Amino acid sequence: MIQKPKGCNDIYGREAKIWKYVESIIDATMEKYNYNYIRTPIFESTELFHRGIGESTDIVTKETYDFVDRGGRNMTLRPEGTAGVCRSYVENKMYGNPNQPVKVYYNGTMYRYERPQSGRDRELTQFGMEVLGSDDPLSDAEVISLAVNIYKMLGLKEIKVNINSLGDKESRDMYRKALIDYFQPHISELCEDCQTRLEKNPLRILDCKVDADNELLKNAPKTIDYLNDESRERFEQVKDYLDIMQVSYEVNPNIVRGLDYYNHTVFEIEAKVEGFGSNNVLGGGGRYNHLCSEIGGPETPCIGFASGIGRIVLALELEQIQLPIVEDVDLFLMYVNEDEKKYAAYLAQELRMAGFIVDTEYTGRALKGQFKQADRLNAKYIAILNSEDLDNNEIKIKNNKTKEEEIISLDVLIYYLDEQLNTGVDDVEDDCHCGGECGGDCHCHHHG
RNA sequence: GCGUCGUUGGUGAAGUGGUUAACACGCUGGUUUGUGGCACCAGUAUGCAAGGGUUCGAUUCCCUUACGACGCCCCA
Repeated sequence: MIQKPKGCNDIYGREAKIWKYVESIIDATMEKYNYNYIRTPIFESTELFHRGIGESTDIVTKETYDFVDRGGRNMTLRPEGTAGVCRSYVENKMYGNPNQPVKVYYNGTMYRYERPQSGRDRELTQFGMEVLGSDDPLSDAEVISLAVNIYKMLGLKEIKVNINSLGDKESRDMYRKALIDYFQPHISELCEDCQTRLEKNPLRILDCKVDADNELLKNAPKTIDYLNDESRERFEQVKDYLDIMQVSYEVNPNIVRGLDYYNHTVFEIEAKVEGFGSNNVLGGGGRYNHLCSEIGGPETPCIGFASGIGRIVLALELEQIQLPIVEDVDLFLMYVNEDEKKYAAYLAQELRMAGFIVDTEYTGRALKGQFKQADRLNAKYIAILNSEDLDNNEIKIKNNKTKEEEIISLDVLIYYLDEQLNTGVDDVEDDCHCGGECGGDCHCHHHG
């Protein structure tokens, strides 16, 4: 049997409906903040990801899907969204547009060549946003608030924002040096991996799982103590704006993010979800003021955020959050003989055009089986087509909830269904969390 | 790239070096010549991830590969 590639997933059924719902909330919320949708290629020149991501990490060469195309060009399936967006910003000279900053969001598949484990697949879908061309602390706060609002709109509770500042290049270099100086004399007390990290990427020692309880880590220098005045002031402003926007957060000096290109604000957003285990980060981001220049564009201050949709869907399911997802059909058409079937085909067409969700029988089941099928499809109403009724211009309709049956004139069928289905609306459980604020995009019943 | 554990029907799964691979759910049909969801009856894997090996004989033991779960590395 042909199997799907390692670390990839088929998404279908109810899960697929949840995905579409999550994406609809993302679109709607992005629109409120006036972020424009951007689509960039799923693969790019390998050097884009090599350049964009710091020299000291060996991420790119080892953990991306690389291939040589037929023209001999080195290509890489994108492992993240930011680099492609920056490339597009530079290549399309968006920096020349007076309408700065450029605020965009994306939603697409990313590819990482790593061993799958809990919450980490080789093909993943991420959405994210980037603000290019503004160094204003307000944009930092806005990105964070936007991310938080998307999670809240979806109904996730206990969203926690951890923020930190790495400062500007000067601050960051000073801190890096201080960290090395601090750990160097105690190198033997660190785990084997951290000994390597000390040279390669000392900031990540703070994230080490093995040494997490090591006193050495707890007393390690904090980034915020090494911020120069300007960076410190900037960080204060970001926090001020978050306060004004009523976004709660916690300053966490251990948030460092892995990549070299980050500076100033870095943040991660986690959700306390039963069953998520230790890995409860939904998304993260930060400011990257030098990436655009690294890929050949002008020096452009930027900030962004990215989040995996798969993890959000998992969180929604684990939290058993009720979503306004349509999983039932309005009417199921039953028939036995060929004439009735033909009429069912005709009627289905008419009713669908009239706006009803209609389904019928396609596998030749006996009537008994058709009733079962109607139940499986959560049919609200069943129409049992009978040649005699049809000859009299009538049709038998069964309310599948009350089991009541009545024969009505075909002439009033649409009116009848409209009436019946709408009176039931108030009984429909509706746990949409938009509070009526979504403007109808979430298809909940707040909007009549 | 490294490690641990897995992989039996549509689904959940039990099980054994040897004639017909439990049980349950589901599904299909019948009892009910066009009204089900209850009940009863019947049917429903030439097959135990794939390939190779050991053996008189393997789904069961060994090896390899693929995929899955969870860790490590890395984390965008």
